[in-house]
Amino acid sequence: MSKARRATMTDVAREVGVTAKTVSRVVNDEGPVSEETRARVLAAMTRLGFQPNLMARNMRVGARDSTIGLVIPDMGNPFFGTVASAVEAAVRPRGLTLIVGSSEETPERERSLISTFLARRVTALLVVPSAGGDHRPMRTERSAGLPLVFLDRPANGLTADAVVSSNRGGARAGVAHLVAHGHRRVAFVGDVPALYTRRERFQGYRDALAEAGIPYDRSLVEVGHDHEAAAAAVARVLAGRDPATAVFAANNFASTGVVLGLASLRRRDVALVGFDDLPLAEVLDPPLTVIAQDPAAIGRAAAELLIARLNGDRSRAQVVTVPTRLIARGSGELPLADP
Amino acid sequence: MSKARRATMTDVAREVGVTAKTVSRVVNDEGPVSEETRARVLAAMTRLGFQPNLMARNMRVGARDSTIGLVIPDMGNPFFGTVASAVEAAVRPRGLTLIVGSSEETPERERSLISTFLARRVTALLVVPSAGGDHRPMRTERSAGLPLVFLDRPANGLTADAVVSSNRGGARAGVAHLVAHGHRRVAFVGDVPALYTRRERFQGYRDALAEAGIPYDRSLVEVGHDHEAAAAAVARVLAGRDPATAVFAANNFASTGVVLGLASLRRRDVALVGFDDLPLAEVLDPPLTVIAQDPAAIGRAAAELLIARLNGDRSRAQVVTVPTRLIARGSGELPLADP
DNA sequence: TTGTAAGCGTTATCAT
DNA sequence: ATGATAACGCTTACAA
Repeated sequence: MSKARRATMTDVAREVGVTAKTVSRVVNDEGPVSEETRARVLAAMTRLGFQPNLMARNMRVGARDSTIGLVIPDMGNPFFGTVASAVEAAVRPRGLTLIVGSSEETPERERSLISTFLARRVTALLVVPSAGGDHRPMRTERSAGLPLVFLDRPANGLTADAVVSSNRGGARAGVAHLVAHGHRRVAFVGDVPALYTRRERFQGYRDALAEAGIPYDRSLVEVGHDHEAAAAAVARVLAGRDPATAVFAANNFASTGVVLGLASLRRRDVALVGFDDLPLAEVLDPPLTVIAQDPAAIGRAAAELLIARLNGDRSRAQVVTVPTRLIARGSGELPLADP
Repeated sequence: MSKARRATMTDVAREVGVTAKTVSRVVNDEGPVSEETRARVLAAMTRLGFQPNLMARNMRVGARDSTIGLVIPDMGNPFFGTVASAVEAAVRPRGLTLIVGSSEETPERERSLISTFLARRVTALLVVPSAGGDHRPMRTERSAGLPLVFLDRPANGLTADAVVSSNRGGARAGVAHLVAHGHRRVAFVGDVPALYTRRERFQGYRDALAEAGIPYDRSLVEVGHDHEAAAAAVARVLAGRDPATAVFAANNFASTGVVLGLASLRRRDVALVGFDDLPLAEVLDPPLTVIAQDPAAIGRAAAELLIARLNGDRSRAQVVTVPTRLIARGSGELPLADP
């Protein structure tokens, strides 16, 4: 069973006894076509299972096709999923289709995906840059007029539109909240230092400590990029002879991991503030206090920026910061236990 | 600032003083090119910011391009995110790029996405069918040799490869588990009845009741498609004069909603088994007993099926069922309280 | 109402 | 080692 060649316009035309151009007219509802030919063409189209080849069309028309590409680091993280959904919802009414690829947080995969999208001549490109990537090569695209928006993290080595959370301010507020409840030994569990969001949130952590006159202690800073690592990290910061009494978890995976870690240590006395909200936050014991991000707002803002660019906005690149919000639920208000 | 036209091979060729074909040779590392020309071409390419136009290439070569399309109903649901990640990981080593679009669980969006992918001549298509969709039109694609695999739910009106969870058996095991702990008033909180997975899991629920000789009671069956709805649903089944003493939640959103609902009712005595695992299941109070699915295995199985088809496997369509696993953590083992 | 010719950016084929 | 020409499937511009 040889792989059947896909029917083309010419095939349909031959079948009906007309020219490709006539079929084209029917397909695009353009120009005058007699009712009879139209009917016969349509019949032949279904008979042959004809699907217009969009690549050929776009090439001829010169138009970029109506898809916009989005590169995210991880499909399994609901944060990025929600961002993607919001972008989708915002661009769809404009007749644009969102297609998403995952870079798995590696610069190499990211480059390759961006190439794929560019080579397919997407209408616009949205990128959540992975740590260590270099976006200078995309300068060309930008000056060629390709709308380009960076999400959650700004571009590296390139001035371009970006939408980010209020990472530093949010983290500072979260840590200050813990300090306000008497804690002076506050651990930081976050991503690898190479990550923009982790750097910003870490700065916020240090801001809050500095404001409170609390000396910075390196041994309270841990990397917890997934649940297991974060659970192990929290065990370490609670183990020393001058242990942490509170923890700031710098992202949703870290929060989950810390919660799991505290539970397995049967520690209910450790205060915790997490960055990014969790669906089950309020039923945890104690309920989880968080610095909530607004992933949907991030997606919407990025889509707006992008659409403005598509509509010819040539103003200079701007960085939109989406505010975060402290939601006190219990875990962040645990007081410092008297020793 | 007029939109700069993107550089083409001919542009590069002219710049260097050679033919497009020579540039093509350099780009594709194909055929003999003198070291000197190669260098000059490469230089011109970067200078002009040349990016080969994949659409043109694919058109000429006639090959489908090396992307595979995946349609999922919801980007924000980690279940589908994990499935997508697994597919990505499995196809990448084959040099294939996964692009994902979201149908938002509507047949119309699904059709439109599939068209987009087909018109772009993806190498293969993976679809999580949304409720109410009709896949008969895709018969043509299938017989044209386009690898086509359905995920999580089988196609409607079309015999095609599919990978699904052991929905009915898993649900039956979960409900039987509750029954084994003395419960005879077991509520079912799930998706809308139109959904395949909900129908299957509902059948499993009824199987378990029938085996135990427990009469089916319609008033214990509720729809909870999101957290709020599920929380409201659980309140209803606990309210009547012959209330439920146990709940089976038929998906991860329903589980979360039921947990939230029980918490706000301050009910810790209601037994609960959820379909699909949650990251925080074990720290809930009581820890959540689940019928765990294996989304990664589903993604991998789909990718394997797809790759086999790409390699010319023309055997008849098969449906792969991925087993589920009961994980007892506490909530499902709460005994029936003596009245 | 329909057709013809040319061309979008590539590459296959056959020359040179 | 390089080039000329045609072709992929479609649409534009102009004829018939």
